Amino acid sequence: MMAVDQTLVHKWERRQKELRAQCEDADRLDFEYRADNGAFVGLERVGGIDISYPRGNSGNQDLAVVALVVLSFPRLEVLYEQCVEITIDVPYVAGFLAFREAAAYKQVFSELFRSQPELMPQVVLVDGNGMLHPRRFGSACHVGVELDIPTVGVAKNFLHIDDMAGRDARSIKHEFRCGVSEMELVGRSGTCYGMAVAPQGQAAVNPVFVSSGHRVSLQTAVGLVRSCSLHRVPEPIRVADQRSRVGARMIEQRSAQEPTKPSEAYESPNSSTVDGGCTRSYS
DNA sequence: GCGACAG
DNA sequence: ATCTTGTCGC
Repeated sequence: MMAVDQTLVHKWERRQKELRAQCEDADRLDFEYRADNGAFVGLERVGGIDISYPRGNSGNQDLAVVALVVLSFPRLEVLYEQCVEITIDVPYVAGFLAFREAAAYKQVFSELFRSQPELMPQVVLVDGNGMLHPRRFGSACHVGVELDIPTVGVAKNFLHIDDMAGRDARSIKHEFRCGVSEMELVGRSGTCYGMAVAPQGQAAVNPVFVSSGHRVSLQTAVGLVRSCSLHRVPEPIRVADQRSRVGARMIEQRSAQEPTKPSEAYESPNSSTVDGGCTRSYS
């Protein structure tokens, strides 16, 4: 366990507070969600983003692969996909995931905007939490505010929030095992942070944790996740996860061949340095 | 003080 | 996030 730089964390806390002031929790979209029949009117493209890491990373200069995919709606067919290799020099600290991953997300979105702006998604599902966060500002909110795009947070694991009325990952899983398929995550203060959802609505046991990111209400967020789910994890994120994992494995294989540490001997072909990292993209 | 803690 | 085999079920 590496020690956490508290000075850095304090800086991050201030930054989260600043950005949170710009976060919108009501729908501000170019499509409409009809809660009564669960239909989405005018929605054609949903995005998904995720990052994978190859095993055996050094620790402070982590190689990683960020993936951005855009799927058609409601067919959920891949319209666009892009993976970019990056190096991340920011440590992971629970509650501050965005500081580690947001820069990479910004990068793939700028590439999409540059090359195929017409494929820009109307809403993006982010692998991580939105307002279901200790300070109500998870990575989905962070990314949404910085890029000013509608985002939804979808986490596979429960992030502990002390205001959550005695609930923990274990008790929640237990309830779903007993037939519950949807469960509001309400804090002691009465605040609803998000919702645990079993997309199939059947005997599914493992819920995903949905929360609004930026410009998307929780109700719309949950409707979207349900409409995009063929499996436990909604397709946009599932595909992004799959693609970025392929990239991470490629890095593993490459480093298994190359002699030990060519160091500054030569540069990897096709690489470029962008804003704090060496990158390589492929599609 | 110790444990818990998205990816 | 990543390290990991078999195994139960549709």
